[in-house]
Amino acid sequence: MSHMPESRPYHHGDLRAALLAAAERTLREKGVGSLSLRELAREVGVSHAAPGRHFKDKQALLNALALAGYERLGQALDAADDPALPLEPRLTALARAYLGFAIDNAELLELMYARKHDPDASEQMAAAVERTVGNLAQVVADAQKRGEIIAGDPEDLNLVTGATLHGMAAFIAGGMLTPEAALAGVETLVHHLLHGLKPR
Amino acid sequence: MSHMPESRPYHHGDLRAALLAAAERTLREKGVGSLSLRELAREVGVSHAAPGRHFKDKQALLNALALAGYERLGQALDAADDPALPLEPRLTALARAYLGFAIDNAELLELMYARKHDPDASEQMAAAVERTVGNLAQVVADAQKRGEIIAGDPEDLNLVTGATLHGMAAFIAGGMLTPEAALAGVETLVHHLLHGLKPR
DNA sequence: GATCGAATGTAGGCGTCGCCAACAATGCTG
DNA sequence: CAGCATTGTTGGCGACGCCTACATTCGATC
Repeated sequence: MSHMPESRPYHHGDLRAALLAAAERTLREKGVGSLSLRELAREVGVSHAAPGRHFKDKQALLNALALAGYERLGQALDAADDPALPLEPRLTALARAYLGFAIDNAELLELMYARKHDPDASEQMAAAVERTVGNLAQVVADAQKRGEIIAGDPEDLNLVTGATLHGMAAFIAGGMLTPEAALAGVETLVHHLLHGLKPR
Repeated sequence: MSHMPESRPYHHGDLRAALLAAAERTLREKGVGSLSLRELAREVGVSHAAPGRHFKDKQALLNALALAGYERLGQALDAADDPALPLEPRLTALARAYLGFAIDNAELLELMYARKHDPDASEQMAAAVERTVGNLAQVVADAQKRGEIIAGDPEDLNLVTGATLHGMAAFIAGGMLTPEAALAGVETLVHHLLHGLKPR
């Protein structure tokens, strides 16, 4: 679906979006290693230099891809977060959403976490990351306010939860954990994170 | 040092090792993106096709690099593990060693976790991963035996601790956590992991 | 110790890539 | 409708991975 053969007379209309869409498809199907500007141009039906008008560089396209990824991830997290829930189910739901995203967008997530500190692009990027991380921080902050979580530097608490979630996502993206196993284990994972591993 | 223009007697002697060494240096200094077989050949002083005799393909060289990385990481973990210690300091030491490796070998670690399941090379690789992960599993198993940790599927416990550690390593490798901050936070991190985030 | 095959290195070439510059078609704004 | 910025095209440059054919060296066998 979605291969409408409309006549694109010279000017494509929205080449930039088309390139990003094609890139994301290729990324998902063939991996980041098989992403080439020339091939994308061929898929979209423009000349091999056309992408250069919209992305100064291959890295610029990857950055745009990552940015879009943060957008989608942020929406998924927002949608999954119910501030009314008590801590444990709330965090579980959020974790499930994050891991779900990791499952459906393994390659993209890898790209999102690849550090390429382009001095300018990193502004938008940093903002996007901040917005994503902020979601988790909010949960922690709320929980602290309600006394559902120990006092202490929120930074530290964010770090533990963030690292654990991201580590799981990386395991999924790296293929050393099947999606089923990951989703099935979310509840236990969050439980262990909140209650600790030592006997009480 | 080490750039002696000796007359190469046609056969290099140990080209494979020289290539791996040069590759690791380049990896550390310029990143994986700047790794090219032709450039490596130039650095070592052989023709552009010589590497092909030792690595069927670029990916094969990357695999060898990753394998060597697991070797070094395994040694670092072994050296840092003191089975006589109680759980918390033992795990802290192990975590410190792992994060130290991540700090000193960020790019390499990324390579090690990149999934490229070459059907054959993955055997050695899987074994190396297993040996690395096994170190952590041993700590958990010992702790369970001693009653320092809750009962339950060891797999689950390994997953939480492994994910947390790996998440931290990824944060470091990704540059969103400074080495100092990471090392300084290890103790708190392990503490939170073991004692949980909920008030007792 | 000479011989011959296997291992290792060389030379050259093919197709692809990212990037750049020069040119052409289109859209926009006065 | 004139002029200019935007967007797409063509062609080319250098580098890359990989392949094949060929050269040199090593080592096992007689």
